[in-house]
Amino acid sequence: MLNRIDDYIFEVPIGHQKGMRVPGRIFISERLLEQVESGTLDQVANVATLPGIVNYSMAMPDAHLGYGFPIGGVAAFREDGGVISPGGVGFDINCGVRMLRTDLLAEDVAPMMTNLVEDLFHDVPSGVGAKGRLRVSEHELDEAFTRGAAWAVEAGFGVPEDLEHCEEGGRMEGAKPDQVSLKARKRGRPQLGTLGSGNHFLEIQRVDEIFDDDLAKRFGLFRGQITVMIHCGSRGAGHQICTDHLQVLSRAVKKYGIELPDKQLACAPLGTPEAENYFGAMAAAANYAWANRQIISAWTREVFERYFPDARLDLVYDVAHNVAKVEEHEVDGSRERLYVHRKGATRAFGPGRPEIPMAYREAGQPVIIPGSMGTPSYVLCGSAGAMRLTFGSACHGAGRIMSRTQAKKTYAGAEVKDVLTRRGIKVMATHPKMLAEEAPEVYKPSFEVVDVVHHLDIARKVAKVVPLGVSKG
DNA sequence: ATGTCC
Repeated sequence: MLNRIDDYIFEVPIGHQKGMRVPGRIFISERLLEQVESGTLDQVANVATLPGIVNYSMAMPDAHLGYGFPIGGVAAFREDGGVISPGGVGFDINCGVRMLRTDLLAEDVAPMMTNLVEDLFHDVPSGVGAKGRLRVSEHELDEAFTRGAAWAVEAGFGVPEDLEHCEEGGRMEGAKPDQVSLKARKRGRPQLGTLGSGNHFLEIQRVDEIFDDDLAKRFGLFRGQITVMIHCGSRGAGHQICTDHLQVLSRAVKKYGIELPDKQLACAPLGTPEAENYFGAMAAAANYAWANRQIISAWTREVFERYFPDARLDLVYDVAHNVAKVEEHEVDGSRERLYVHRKGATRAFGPGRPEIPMAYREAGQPVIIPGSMGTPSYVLCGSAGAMRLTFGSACHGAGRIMSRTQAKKTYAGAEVKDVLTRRGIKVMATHPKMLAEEAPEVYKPSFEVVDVVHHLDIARKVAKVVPLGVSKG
């Protein structure tokens, strides 16, 4: 059913599904491909039927079943004749990850690890319905929706340099807070500055391995260094925004006479009010998520400064894993403005792109790929292959291989915690069952997906970091 | 991911 194009590129032919406008392309190893469910391949084919799709419906090596679009899906649509779809972004709009580098050595931090994790767990609220330490006003909430991390910095969370080291400067243009429902506002207001649940985490790590000395130096990373990773998204606000606009776009499908193989692909033609309103609301959720990670970073710095008053915690970079953006790409030899949907995929721009901060522009964009609890995370660097093959995109991590329900039956939270403790990893969570659901064994290891994008020169391996202390919902 | 079904 699949055509092999290359060692790591497989094609879903146009015949796979009625109405496909372009083929599908999966960037994956043969070994990983064996583990991809047939439903995921069908979803890649379904996305290929959407109007205005450019080149291919793409999937990254960590692809798995999602709502409409696969998680690990990348799809770009031309401005003229294309569509925008909430399914191509996901419910957790701008779920993303940022990495802070310290000037501390693992051996110096080790004695304080318990204190640090306990304080982080206490000072950064987490859990499903977590409400924050913050009491933002309606006006401040609007500021977060409109100006994201830029507002957070002005409000005293972090420094202006942080913004340079965020995708989009931590603030997406075009946000429309008036397209955020009262319900989404009500959910979002008390949750600003909270971590959330599931695979979201706040982690203290040690740089364990450097793959590329020059790139590591540019990113300010060295072996034995302490880093901090923050993985979270737009909480209930983004979820509600997605839910609200899916309803609107389901009606738009009929109104504009779009034929879909799956209702979950609800979308609207670019330029219509429905499409513009979703885009504006999505941008508001993305900004909320950037503000959220910015606030959490400030509290993380406060905790470290308690024990290491002179420590520096500089932002390496902050990437979005779930977002749709307008970007220029080369299509058939000419530059075109495209709406690039990334769902469980990271932007991975190669050297020279103006979107990359000056400090990294010659090298390429830092690509941050979190591991699951207790497993390594990776830093890569966007490369030329991404611009040629994937509209400047790479994988985002490793997908689950066991359902939450099955995980709870198979593992006991307390035991998972014991095993991690014996491996020298201090873990705190709001509930033991969360630890069972997030046991390291329920996820595919990240290194396999990372190796695929490295081999394709989509993103080059720079560093591997291992967890030392984890705070989870 | 998510007030894990209004």
